[in-house]
Order: sequence, then structure tokens, then C-alpha cells
Amino acid sequence: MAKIIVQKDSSKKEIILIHAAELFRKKGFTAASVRELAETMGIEAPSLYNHIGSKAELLQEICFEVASDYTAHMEEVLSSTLNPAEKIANIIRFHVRKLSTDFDKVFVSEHEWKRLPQNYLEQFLAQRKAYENNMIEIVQEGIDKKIFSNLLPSIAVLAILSAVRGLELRQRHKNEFTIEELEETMIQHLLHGILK
Amino acid sequence: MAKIIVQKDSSKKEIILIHAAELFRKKGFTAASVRELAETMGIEAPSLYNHIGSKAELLQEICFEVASDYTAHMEEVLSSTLNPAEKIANIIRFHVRKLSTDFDKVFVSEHEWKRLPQNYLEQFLAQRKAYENNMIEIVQEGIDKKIFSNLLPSIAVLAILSAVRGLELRQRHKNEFTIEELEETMIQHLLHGILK
DNA sequence: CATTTTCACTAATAATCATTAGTTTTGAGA
DNA sequence: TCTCAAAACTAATGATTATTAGTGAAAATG
Repeated sequence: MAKIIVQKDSSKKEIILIHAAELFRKKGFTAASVRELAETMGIEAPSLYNHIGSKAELLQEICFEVASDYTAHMEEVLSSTLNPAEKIANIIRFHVRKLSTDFDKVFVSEHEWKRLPQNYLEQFLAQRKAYENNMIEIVQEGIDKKIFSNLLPSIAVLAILSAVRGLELRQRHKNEFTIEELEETMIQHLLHGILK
Repeated sequence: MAKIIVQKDSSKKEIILIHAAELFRKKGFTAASVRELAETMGIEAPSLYNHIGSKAELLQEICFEVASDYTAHMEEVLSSTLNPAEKIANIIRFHVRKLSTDFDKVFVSEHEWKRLPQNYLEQFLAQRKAYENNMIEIVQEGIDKKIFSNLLPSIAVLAILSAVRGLELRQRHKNEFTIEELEETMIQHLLHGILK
């Protein structure tokens, strides 16, 4: 009779979430089976239900944990005295770093949120929209202060967010450059462009 | 006994692919059922097998149709006499336009290619990698000619591709701006940056 | 009009799924 | 060592899945 192995620095639930995130990333939420998830921890599927409420619950917890992290960071940025350019750079840096440290969870949150049950999905989207609106305001402030070019703010935000959200950290990239290089190049590119 | 309605300008298979793309986008490939797909065309699931080989075949055809379009456009760009900046702008414009005209198929190709069967998946990834390498060469050429800043080419390409691939055309955006505005703002942003 | 092909149907199959019920084992604290 | 809760197990359920087989109607072709 196998047991879930718990390290001292993380709870049993957290271990399950980590395994779930990895599996959901690899196979997608729908295609990933509870049996397979249990297998990665050396137990039978029904045993998992001693620890979780449902498969859907795992997705919820992953998505909202990531969303909360982004929202919390946004609060920090908004209450700071940074100028708009620094704020945007800060946000880009946070996204890149978060993606590299919590790859599976961020990836799942990005790609599988559509599989959230109805009510949670609405809440998730509302949180996302609020985040976007905060960014749009920062960009608008930059334009008003003549720091930013006169781009359409909503599209500029769309560009930045799709750039950082869509980032794919594949294996071949990991050996090609460091996270710091990725961070700085992304900021450089999105702030200054690629043209000289 | 219902029948698939065929317009004169598209074959029966194409109609199935269009419906499949829309359903796969909305529910994801795994969660989308053949029964549900058949239902969108007013027939029973087994009847669909008079026209298709398998569910997986539909995904293959969608993914490779999109991939071929991008590859064909890349060939055009490579054999043109445009300078690197114009080439990149051209590629960005093509991505945005393609996404807006063939939204469902492009979306499915972007999000569901992981569900391709093994051998097709390898082929798809090879095609993607070749595409990326072509772009990296264009960026390198721009750097060599002192047109582009000295960014890491692979990351610059990663930024551009993740920006255009990750674009989400949600309903609220569609009424907010035109495709032309989206195209030009994306090009402006990725080439010149957001800073003045 | 006769024949053949196309294409829809119903019925069935075998697999897989998430989850529940009920039972047994394990391991920690008294 | 005894007790009890935590957590593992097996077995089962009912739903859903993609797909095949076999049949009949409709449409196209001669």
C-alpha cells in the first residue's frame, strides 16, 4: 500500500496540486484522468478522494492561485510611486519570472481556465478583465505624460499580455539563455521595440 | 433524415472542418465529442463517418492547413527583396490578418496541436521550428545590417511570435477597434516599442 | 425506368471516465 | 500495547466515448 510522500516544506494538498498541474499541462485538463494523476503519486484513483473534493476543484485551485498572485502583484505596482514605464517593466518582469518558477501552474492557468465550471469561470474572467483594465490605465497615464507613444492603449496592453502570456519555455530554450536574459530582452523589446 | 447542406463554394469536407474548428475551439479537442459535432450539422454521429476517417483526422487537417499557410507565406517573404524590418512587419501583419479571417482554425492550431497523434505531432513541431529558425535568420540579418537593436535574436522572435500567436480576439475587442488598427498598432509596438 | 452509388439511419461494442460505498491497513498518540 | 483516525484498498456504478456493422432510403447515372 503506497502512500503520498510529504516533504516537510509542503502540505499533502500542495503536492497533489503540483502533480496535477504538471499532468494538466502535459495532457490538458479533460484528457488528464484522475487515475493517471493518482498513479504519478503511487496510489489508486479512489484514494485520492480522501484528499480532494473533485477533479474540477484541482483546476480551480490552480487557476485562482495563479490569478491571485498576479492580482496581488498588480496591487503592489499600483500603490507604488514608479513611473508608467517602470510599472510596465515591473509587470513584464513579474510575468516572466512567475512563468519560470511556477511553469506548470501558470501554463495550466493560461491554457485550461476555459474548462472551469461556469460560476468559477465568470469569476476568473472578471479578475482577468480587472487586471487588463489596470494595465490600460497605466498605459494611458504614460501616454498622457508623453512618456509613451500614442498607441491605442487597449491594443498595447493586448500586445504586452499576449507576449508574456504566450511565452513558451521549451526545453531547447532553457539551455539557450537565462531567465535574466529573457526578462531583460522582453522588457527591452516591448518598451523600445526591435528597431534601432 | 437530415443532410449536410453544401454551399457551392465549399466542399462537404470543408464544411465539416469549419464546424469542427469552431467546436474544438469552444470545448477543446478532447472534450468535443463527435456526436456533438454531428449535431451542429443536423446528422447523427455515425453518419459523419461516411465523410471522415476519424476525429483525430479532423484535427490533423486543421493544424496542417494553418501551418501550411504560414509556411507558404514565409517562403514568399524569404524570396522577396524586402529589408528585415519590412519582412518582420509583413509577418506580423499576416499573423494578425490570418487570425481574424480564420479565427477558429488558427485558434485550434495554436491551442490543440498537442493533441495530435505522435507522428503528426513531430511533423508539426518540425514545421514550427523551421518557421522560427527562418524568423531568427531575418532578425539576425537586421542586427548585422545595424537596422535592429542588439537583442538576442531567439528571444526577440519568441517575443514577436508569442505576441501574435497569443492574441485573443474576444468579442469586446472586436467592437473596440478594427483589424487595421490592430495590425498597425502591433507592428508599431513590436518594431518601435511603447516608449517615445 | 433500372441500376448503382451516396449517405443517413439504428443498434451495438468495448473502452474509459469520475466518483461512491464499503472495507482494511497503517501509523501516531495514549 | 491498545485505540482511533487517517488514508489506503477493491469493487461497483452509471455515464459517455469513438467507432463499426448492417440496413434502407435517396439521388445520381445509365
